Amino acid sequence: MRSSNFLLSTLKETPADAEIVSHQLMLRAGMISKLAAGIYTWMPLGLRVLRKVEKIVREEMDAAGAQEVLMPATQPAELWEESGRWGKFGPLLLSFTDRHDRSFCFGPTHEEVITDMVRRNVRSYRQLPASFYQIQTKFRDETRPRFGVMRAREFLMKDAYSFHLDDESLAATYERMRQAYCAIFDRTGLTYRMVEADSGAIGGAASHEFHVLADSGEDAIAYSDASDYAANVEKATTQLVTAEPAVATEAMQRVATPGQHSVEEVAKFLKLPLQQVLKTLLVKGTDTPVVAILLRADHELNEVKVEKLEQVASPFEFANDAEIKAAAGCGAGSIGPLGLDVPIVADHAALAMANFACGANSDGEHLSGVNWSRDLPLVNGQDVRNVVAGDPSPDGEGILSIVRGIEVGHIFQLGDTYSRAMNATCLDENGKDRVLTMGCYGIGVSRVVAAAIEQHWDDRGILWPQALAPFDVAIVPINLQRSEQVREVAEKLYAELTAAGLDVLFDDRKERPGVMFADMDLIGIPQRLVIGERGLAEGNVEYKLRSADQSEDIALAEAVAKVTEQLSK
RNA sequence: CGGGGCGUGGCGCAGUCUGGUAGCGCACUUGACUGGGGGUCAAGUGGUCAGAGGUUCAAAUCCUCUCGUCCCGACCA
Repeated sequence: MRSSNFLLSTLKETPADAEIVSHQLMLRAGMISKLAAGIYTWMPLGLRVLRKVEKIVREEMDAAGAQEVLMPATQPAELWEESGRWGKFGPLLLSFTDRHDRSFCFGPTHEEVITDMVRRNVRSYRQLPASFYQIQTKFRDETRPRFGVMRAREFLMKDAYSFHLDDESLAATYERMRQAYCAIFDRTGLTYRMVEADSGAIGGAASHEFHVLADSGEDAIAYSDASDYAANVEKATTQLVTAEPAVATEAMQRVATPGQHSVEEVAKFLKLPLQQVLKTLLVKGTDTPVVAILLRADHELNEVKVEKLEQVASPFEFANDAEIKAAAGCGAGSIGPLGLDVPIVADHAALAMANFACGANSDGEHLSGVNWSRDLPLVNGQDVRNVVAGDPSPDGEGILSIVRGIEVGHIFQLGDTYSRAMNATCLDENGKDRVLTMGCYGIGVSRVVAAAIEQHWDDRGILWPQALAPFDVAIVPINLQRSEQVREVAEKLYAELTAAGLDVLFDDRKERPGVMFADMDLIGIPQRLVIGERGLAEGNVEYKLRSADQSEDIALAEAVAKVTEQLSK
């Protein structure tokens, strides 16, 4: 590709509304162009990268035995009413009506459509198991799209669905997909981690997420330094404390804590470490207005875990000030478990505390020297907190660390949630109708592009991993317009590299060298050949890796070999 | 959906408080010089100041409403 015939729409300055580095660089490099909030055009440069991701995904999906399909982006409401999700998906669904006043939505996902396709076309167990995938544009009307294509409303996704007669078959395909996902992310060249995930509202048995590790990631991942254990913090557990609490050595007393509300303030005021303070949170309950959750003050409530408790209302919601006042008779800063007449849930770690401080259910007062059994009845321990760095790994091997990750893939064993609701059945060996069981497997293709940049950039621009780069190599001629020799050599190299099957960007614009260098660095092409009269006099061209600090002079005759060799690494 | 910010040429911004000829840098066009890390000089192109309504002799500026957009939170296979 000649740059004179390729839209290089680079910017020197960072657009003001781009917050994270991938968004900034995608705009500056001219990869994407915003049309509306969360809706972007992929310009020629960006599309090249998107296609590289697609290619890897497609090849590995095919290798895993999945069949490619292309489903409609427009889906009839009836299908969603059948699965019960028309109302449930709510405002996330972009819906509209046609001229006959029939309701449709722009598909945010395709369980309904694929299940419908399968129930119409798959009739015998002999056709199972079967997996189908597509790479297609989805639309989710997020209330707050942000970070460019990282969390866009319209985005490109690979979604795959598998159908089975029984759970064993599902588990086998799930495992095969898991391996395919590892192969895909290995090939992208990104640093990633597979983690156990919460399967969310969608339910189902097993679920794993694939995260590209980056500080800007929206998810927190806990992993063991000594074993394979890794889980989304939403789900991560630690070894539960089962030891008896330490011996009560202090007498309980009521202390005045005027104006001290947060646990940090109370701990500081009472000159106690945070670990000696008990935090009492009131949340909405199922059968009672509120439920009290007890945590060690340095721990954080895990809403996903709490919501699964019977006593706790789903969806999870904190009690409001009026409800707190009604239940505890004080403000949120002074709640404590003693004398509190609501169901109490205590985190394991909270039960291990001794001689601790907590609220006295009276504004401006706390209790200190409190102990379980002696001062308040022991309750059953629950796991309701987020793990923190330093917690022991739940498998007993090593301790947990926490890193940030960008969720780029998610695989589920769905079970029969959709197939049952939509009556997707198949005849088994005995000629009996059986409800199918399903798996689903997603990859945020456009998000992978942004995630790659989050992980690979420097102050000059993007540093594409080889497998995702829009071009393999850039040819930068110095004085192309004036030097016949430079032109000849550059053209020849361009022809040879192209003939070798490489994606070559030949910068034949009438630009100064500095401009070309800056642009090539910004758009992140991994290899660069500079052709100038100065080097040619010695029979050399200049070779530089985008990731390297220094360039090197190499013989012109070796240039093609040098570039292709690097590519095969 | 709650709270906050911002809408002035393609991008980044000043001007708004205190109403009076719409500006700066970058980009873009042309020419000259230049020619290995976003060069210099000169001459240019491009804006109904988000939109509507109002106040006023006069509105980018003051008032009202609407829209867009970004951030925080909530939400989110």
